[in-house]
Amino acid sequence: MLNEFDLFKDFLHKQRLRWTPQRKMILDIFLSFEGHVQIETLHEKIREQDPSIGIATLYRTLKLLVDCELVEAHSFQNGKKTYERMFHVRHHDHLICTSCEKTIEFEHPLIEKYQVEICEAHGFTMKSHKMELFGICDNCRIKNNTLSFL
Amino acid sequence: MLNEFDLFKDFLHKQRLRWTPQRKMILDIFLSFEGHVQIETLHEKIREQDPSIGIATLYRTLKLLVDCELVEAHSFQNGKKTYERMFHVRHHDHLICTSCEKTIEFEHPLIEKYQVEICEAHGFTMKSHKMELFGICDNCRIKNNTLSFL
DNA sequence: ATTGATATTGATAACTGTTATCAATATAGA
DNA sequence: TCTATATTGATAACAGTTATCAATATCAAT
Ligand SMILES: [Mn+2]
Ligand SMILES: [Mn+2]
Ligand SMILES: [Zn+2]
Ligand SMILES: [Zn+2]
Repeated sequence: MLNEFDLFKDFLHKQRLRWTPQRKMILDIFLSFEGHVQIETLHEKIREQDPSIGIATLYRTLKLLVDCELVEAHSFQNGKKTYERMFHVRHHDHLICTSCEKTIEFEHPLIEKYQVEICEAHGFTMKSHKMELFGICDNCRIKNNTLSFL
Repeated sequence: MLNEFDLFKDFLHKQRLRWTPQRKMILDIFLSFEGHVQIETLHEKIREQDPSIGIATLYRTLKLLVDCELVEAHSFQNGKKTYERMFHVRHHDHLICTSCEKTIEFEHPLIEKYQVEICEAHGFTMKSHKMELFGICDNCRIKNNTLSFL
């Protein structure tokens, strides 16, 4: 079975782009993280392993990974992008605590269905969507209530 | 009945902030637009009327208008924020053509309901949400198909 | 109306995340 | 091995926004 490295190599080859040690290392390190990763986090880890890799290469490689759909980029509230592995990961949306930034992933097939219906009703062909729910999580609510007695 | 100027004055007063000619003019000009307005558009119009108003004041005032919930800020795909009047405007979400940027507003009560349910199911108190659907509109699809014969 | 504490202003520097530029170097197909 | 060309790292540039600061305006208390 194909893995992410093979798929990336394949993608590069089809686009007449090249497989380089930098691209290998960046993918390697990216995959060593779980969930949503920031560029900065990746950059730190990469520097540990090889300080000579430039930040531009990191951005460029992530863009390629997004292009070939192995990775999805999110831009949540704070302006910083995060990157998420998408290979063998089912589509989901995000529920985010605005206080502690805790993120929960969820799926709701019916909402997905309605989204397509809405697009079609307006003559659009749906390409993608972004749905983020913002709220206060259990922990933060309790913490706040507790503190409010002080 | 209160209008946006009164509400803004009120808000400022409560926060011990001050009602200034600049703030009045910016609100005035903002309200003269329909739909989603970009800072740049506002800035141009303002310069026509009074070139001495600085861009920083424009940003500052819009932030205040967002704080007092007369205005909502969106950051769609392109990185530029747009601002939308929210007073006496019902909540809605957006369907955006990724080709021509045409934007359609819609409401879907059932989706709204599910969003709250999802939050509650995870112990969150929902504060807000962002839902944007991206697609290709009628016009752009037809244009593309036509061109593909060339 | 005057006063004075303090909020606001405009000009502009700084900042942040990202992208463009470019000369040196590496890749990979022939 | 050769060579066209893709890639690299350093760094400048960029865009949108925010911070800084000295001059000025506001407004509640007098
Ligand atoms: Mn996720
Ligand atoms: Mn709208
Ligand atoms: Zn939380
Ligand atoms: Zn379109």
